[in-house]
Amino acid sequence: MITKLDLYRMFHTVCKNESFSKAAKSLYMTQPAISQGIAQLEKELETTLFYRTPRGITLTKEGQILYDYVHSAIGILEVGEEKLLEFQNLTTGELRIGVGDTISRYYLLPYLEAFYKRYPGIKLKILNGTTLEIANFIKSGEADLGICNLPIQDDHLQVEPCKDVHDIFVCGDKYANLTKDKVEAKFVMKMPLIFLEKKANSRQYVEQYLREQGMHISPEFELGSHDLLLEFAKINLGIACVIKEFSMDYLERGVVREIELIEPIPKRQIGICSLKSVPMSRAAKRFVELLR
Amino acid sequence: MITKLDLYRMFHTVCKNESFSKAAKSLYMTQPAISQGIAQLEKELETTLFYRTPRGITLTKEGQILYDYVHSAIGILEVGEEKLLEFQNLTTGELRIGVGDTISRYYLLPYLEAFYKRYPGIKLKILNGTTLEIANFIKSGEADLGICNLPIQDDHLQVEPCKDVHDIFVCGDKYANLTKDKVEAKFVMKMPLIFLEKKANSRQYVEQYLREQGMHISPEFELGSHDLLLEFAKINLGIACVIKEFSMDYLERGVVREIELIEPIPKRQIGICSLKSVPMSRAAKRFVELLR
DNA sequence: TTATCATATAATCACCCCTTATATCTGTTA
DNA sequence: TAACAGATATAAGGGGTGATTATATGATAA
Repeated sequence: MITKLDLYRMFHTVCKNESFSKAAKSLYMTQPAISQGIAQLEKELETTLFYRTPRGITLTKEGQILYDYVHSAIGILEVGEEKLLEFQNLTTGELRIGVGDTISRYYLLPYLEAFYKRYPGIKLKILNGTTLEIANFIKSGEADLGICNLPIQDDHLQVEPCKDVHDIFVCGDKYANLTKDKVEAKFVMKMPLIFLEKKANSRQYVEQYLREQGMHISPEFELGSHDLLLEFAKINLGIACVIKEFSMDYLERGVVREIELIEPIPKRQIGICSLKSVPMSRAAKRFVELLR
Repeated sequence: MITKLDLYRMFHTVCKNESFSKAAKSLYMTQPAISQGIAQLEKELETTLFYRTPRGITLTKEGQILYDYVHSAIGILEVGEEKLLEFQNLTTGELRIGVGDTISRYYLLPYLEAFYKRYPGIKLKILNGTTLEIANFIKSGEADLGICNLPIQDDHLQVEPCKDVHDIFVCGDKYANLTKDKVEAKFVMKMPLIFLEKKANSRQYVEQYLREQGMHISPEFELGSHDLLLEFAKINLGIACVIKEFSMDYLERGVVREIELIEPIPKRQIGICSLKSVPMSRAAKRFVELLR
C-alpha cells in the first residue's frame, strides 16, 4: 500500500479533468503541486500513469487500470460519509430499548409514538425483560437504553429516575365501602386479590414489601397485563393491585376506586439506565430528552 | 469529502487493531499521533467514531458504519495496486500489433511464439492491414505497434527499421537454365509469372518498381499466401516473385532456385512503427527488444 | 498503595508540500 | 516568422501540519 492516500484523490481528480492544470483549479491548488504529486505517486507505484505532451496528458494503460479501482474506492468513501451523515441526522439507524416490564409499556407508548413520528428512519426495537435482564441487555450491547424499575445496583450502569409510580389497590362498586376511609393493609389482604403473574417486577416489589410487613398474599387471579387487572376489578372479581399513574383513566371515570391504605406501599421509581462507560447514541439521547 | 484521505487509512488500522497504541506501532508512529489523527477525523466528520476508556477503545455505531465503507475502499485500492503490479510484470495485459501484410507473418511468427511463451498472461492481438491502415490503427490507438513495409511518411509516427528484405524471382527445375547467369528482368517478365494478389503490399512495391523501369506484368497466377508462391514455383507452374529472406528454407533445400537479375529489385525494409508522442507500453517495449 | 496500561493534552520541531518563478515544448495566430 | 497561448516540468524557499517527546489522567490489577 502506498504511503499517502491523498495522492489517490489527486490522481482521481486529474483523471476526471484530463488535465493537471484543471485538476489544480478544482482542488484549489497550483499546477506544479499536481505535477509533483502525480510524479510522487508514479514513483511510489513504479509506473507511469500519464503520457505528458505539451498539449496535455493522456492516461497510460496502467493509469486506466488504476483509475477504475481508485474511482470505485473514492465512490465508496463518499457513500460512507453520506451514510454517516444520514445516521447523524437520525434519518437512519436504530434504537433498542429494554423495557422493564409490561407495565412500562403504558408509560412508554406515547413517547415511542412521538419519537417514531419525529424520526421515521430510526427502527425501534423493544426488548422485554426483568430489571436484571434489561441490565444485561445493556451491558452486552443488545440494548442502547433501558426503562425499568428502580432501584438498580450495577456499577457499570448509570441510572436516571424519570417517573414516580405508586402501587395501589383498587376495586369496583361491590367493595365501595373499603374506599370511604383509609384501611389497614392487613384487612385488604384477606379480600380476593387480583395481581400480575408472579414473575412480574411490580408484583415482586409489592409482594416483598408486604412480606417485610409480615403479610403474605395468595391472589385469586394472576393476570398477564395491567389492563386486565383493572377490568377484573371493575367487574367486582376482587381487589386489584395496580399502578396509580397508569390507572388514572379508570379512576377518573369512576369505574374503579382506590382503596387507600393506612400504610401505603412506598412509591417506586421508573428510571432510564444506560452504560456508564459509553456515551449514548444520538438516537438514544434524543429519546431520553423526549422523556424529560 | 474529507480533506485528508490518509486519516481513513489511520482509522482503518485503528479499527483492525482495536487500539490506538497498537495501530501506532503498526503504522510506525507514536500513540499521540493516532490520538490526534482520529480526533481530527472525528472533527471533520462531526461525529464520534470511538468510545475511549482507560481500558481501550470501542467503535461507536457511527464508527461501525464508516468502517464497513472504509474497509471496502481500502481493499479496492489494494487490489488496484496489485493489478497494476501484475500488469507491470507483464503477467497481464494485451499487446496489439498491426502487421504489414501477410508476408510479415513469416517473419513475425517465431517472435510472437517466443513472446507468448515468455509472457503467457499477455493477450496478443494481430491486426492485418496495409501500411496505411496500420498507420491509422496506431494513430487511433487500435494498435500499440506496427510491423510494416517501409517507407512510411507520417509525422506522428516514429519508425525503426528492423529487417532488410529482398524481392527475388525463383523457379523450379524446369527453368533451371535461367539460374546459371544473371538475366535481364525484361526477359523474366515474359515467362509465366506467379505473384501475390494485386492488393498485397509486396506485389505493389515490385510492380511499381518494374513500372518505373518500363515493364508491365500480367501474372498467370495470383495467390493469397507466400507459401503458395513457392509451392507453385516448385512444381514448375512459373516464375514466382518471393521474398528471399522468407524463402531460405526452400532455397537451401534446392527445391526452388533464385533467378538473379542484372538489375535486382532494390531491397526493402520492414520497420517497427509506433506513436511519436506517446511512449510504448511495457509489453510493446519488450516485444521490440525481442525483435532486435 | 503502587505499577501498569490505555488514551489525552501540551509544546516543540522538522519535514513535507505547496507556492512562486521560470523553463520548455507545441500549436495557433497575426 | 515571430509572438502568443496553453500545457507541463523544474528549482527554490517558506509556512504549516503532523509527528515526537513529555506529561497528565483514569482504571485496573497486584
